[in-house]
Amino acid sequence: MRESTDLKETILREAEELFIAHGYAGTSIKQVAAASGCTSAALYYYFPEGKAQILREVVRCTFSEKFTTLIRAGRDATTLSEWVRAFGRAAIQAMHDLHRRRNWIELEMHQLGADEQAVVHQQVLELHQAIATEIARFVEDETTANKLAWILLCAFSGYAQLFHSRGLERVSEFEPASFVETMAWVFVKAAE
Amino acid sequence: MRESTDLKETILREAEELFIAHGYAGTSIKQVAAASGCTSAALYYYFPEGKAQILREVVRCTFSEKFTTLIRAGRDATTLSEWVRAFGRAAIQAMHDLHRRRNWIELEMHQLGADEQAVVHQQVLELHQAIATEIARFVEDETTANKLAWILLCAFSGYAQLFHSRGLERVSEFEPASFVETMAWVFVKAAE
DNA sequence: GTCTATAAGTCGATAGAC
DNA sequence: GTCTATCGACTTATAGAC
Repeated sequence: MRESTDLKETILREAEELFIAHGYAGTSIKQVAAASGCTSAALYYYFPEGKAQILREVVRCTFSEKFTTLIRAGRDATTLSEWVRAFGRAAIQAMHDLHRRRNWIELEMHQLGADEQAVVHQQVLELHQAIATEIARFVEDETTANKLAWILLCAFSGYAQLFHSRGLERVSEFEPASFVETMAWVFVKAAE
Repeated sequence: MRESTDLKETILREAEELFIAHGYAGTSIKQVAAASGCTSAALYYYFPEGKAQILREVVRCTFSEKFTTLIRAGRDATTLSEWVRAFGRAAIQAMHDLHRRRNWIELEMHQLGADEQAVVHQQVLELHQAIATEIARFVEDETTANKLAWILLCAFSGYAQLFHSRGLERVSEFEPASFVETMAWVFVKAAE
């Protein structure tokens, strides 16, 4: 494999897949190398600090994505309920992959330095702020918008966690569409 | 350490702590043995099938706890909002430890057999059913109670995930009490 | 830049003494 | 029941050839 082009990116991509599937400790350098089509020695050319450096860079890549654009799904909504429905549909679609890529990081977070933890926190706070800004036009004051934004974020995170990560979707009848509709129904009342 | 009394239980307790802290793959048999005050060889006396058997028994122990009693916190409530508030306060208190003990299992679930996965799913479904039964007296029909119970469960799971697991409580101003109050406020409207 | 080969250490697990 | 001692496989990481 003397192509040299972008082996580094291949390594990061394959490492992420393996970390998602088996966790950080459960993934060996050789597995990453094999999946990337090189040897473990080649890997040390791009990541001189070894496995820990790969972890750090994977975390940075995962969170550098601008998923905040998701928020704009409800831009044409005229009521809070409509906004929740539009956001919910977009979020449910995107969340399976998003949550899959983010979930393992929680468990590995204590292995990360303060810098990487801050990156993760910052992303969540940005997402919350974006939601709060969007729904501010439907409620009476900013404080309420902030609180409702947290409720929305918690509920959608919780749904993704229970139904996607824990695989509950295979044993329960509560569909994504039903979840979104119920959320919209609850928020139609809250906005009155 | 020739006490013999309940080394097996000590091993399970220490193994759970280590699994929570470092994951299954990140914990070695020797670490478990050292934490339990014995050698790895002694460990095989109690768990002839080795590390995998310890994982299985830890999962069973974690989920055998009857946390469903939590649900009864709102037994004296006269409105849905009151019930949510009472449940919320009890849940927030219990959830930090509960979530800590359960979260790592999600990531290790694919390492478990179908039996252990079913145990986890069953526990979540039971909790949902218990909530739905409790709040049925505040809403018009059973279907609505079921849906609202899922919303409640998702929201509280999501809060625990974001604020406890991800350590967001250290960087955000959204207090548990504030979360519970907002939930109660949202549900006061939904029940009208 | 990427390889082969290997050092140095840890892993899960077992045998046999007491 | 619990120990010491050890096995073979696998780990991270490095040295040096090409």
